[in-house]
Amino acid sequence: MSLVLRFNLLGNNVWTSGPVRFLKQHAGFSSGKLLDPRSCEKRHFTTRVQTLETKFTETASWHKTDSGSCIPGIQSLWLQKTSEHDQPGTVLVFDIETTGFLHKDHRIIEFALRDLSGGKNCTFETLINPERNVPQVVAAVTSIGTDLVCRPDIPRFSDVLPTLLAYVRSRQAPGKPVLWVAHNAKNFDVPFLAQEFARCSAEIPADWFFVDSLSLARKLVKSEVKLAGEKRRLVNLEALRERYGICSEDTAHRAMRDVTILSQVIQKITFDLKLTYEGLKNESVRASDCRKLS
DNA sequence: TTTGGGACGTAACTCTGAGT
DNA sequence: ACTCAGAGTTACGTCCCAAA
Repeated sequence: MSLVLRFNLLGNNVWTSGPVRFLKQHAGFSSGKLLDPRSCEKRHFTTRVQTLETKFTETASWHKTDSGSCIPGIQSLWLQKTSEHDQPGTVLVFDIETTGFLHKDHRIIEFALRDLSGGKNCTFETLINPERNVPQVVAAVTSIGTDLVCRPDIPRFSDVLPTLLAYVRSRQAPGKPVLWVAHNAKNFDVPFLAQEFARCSAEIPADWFFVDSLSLARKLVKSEVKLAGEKRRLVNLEALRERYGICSEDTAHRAMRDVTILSQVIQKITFDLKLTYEGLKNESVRASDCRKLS
């Protein structure tokens, strides 16, 4: 607790002592650097790592396939694991808010992720300073305005990147890839992420793979639409939330709100599609295989 | 053998919806 | 507001079969 209080004296706003330990252990920050006002920028950190235990309990029943490893949801695969050999890779559900649609012209203003394995520190969220105005139309959708993110106490993506990389490393199962899940990942989230990495002269790690839940949702409803004789069915996140009866009091498009919804949706979809972890892995692509970045 | 019609496959085009 | 993927529509070519 003393670390937190002293850390806050520097103007750094971290919710728990967890992130301080985390920064020290994984991002190379020393206590001295953290506590010495002369050794670091006077910037507020708004990155938050949740320390509460998080469990998803929506998945109720089990299915067995011929291979004997089918799962009702990703979380259940974790529950099913019996040995180190059986341990699947990390699955991170993430979402970003941006200043617009064009990854070349616009910037990320919020980033959130949730590790589906749950447990302590299973979520990570931060506002990001885009160093430019947030259009009013975007502020209306996200409730994130210029005055909220264009401040010296909000980290830029380049500030967040080392912490993010260290965080993901801390969640990654040894020798296993990281599966990132987002809605419309191929066309939106991944190109934005790749662009921000490029701006930092960094590369997305080779063992990061991306799953587009939009593609999976389309696959799922395709047969249902035919059977029902419908012409088309919506597969946006809101429609999927309603389909599965997932409650959400907040109506604003915020990254963690959407991550929380998608975390439940993706488990329902993998259940409906009878997708194992390996099946989900087969649906994934590398960042370089997503929408052309140039 | 020729012709016409139906079934089928493919390519090109159009429209819709997904993300902030 | 922008871009892309996917689904739907349309046009066209090919193949097969039956009838003249």
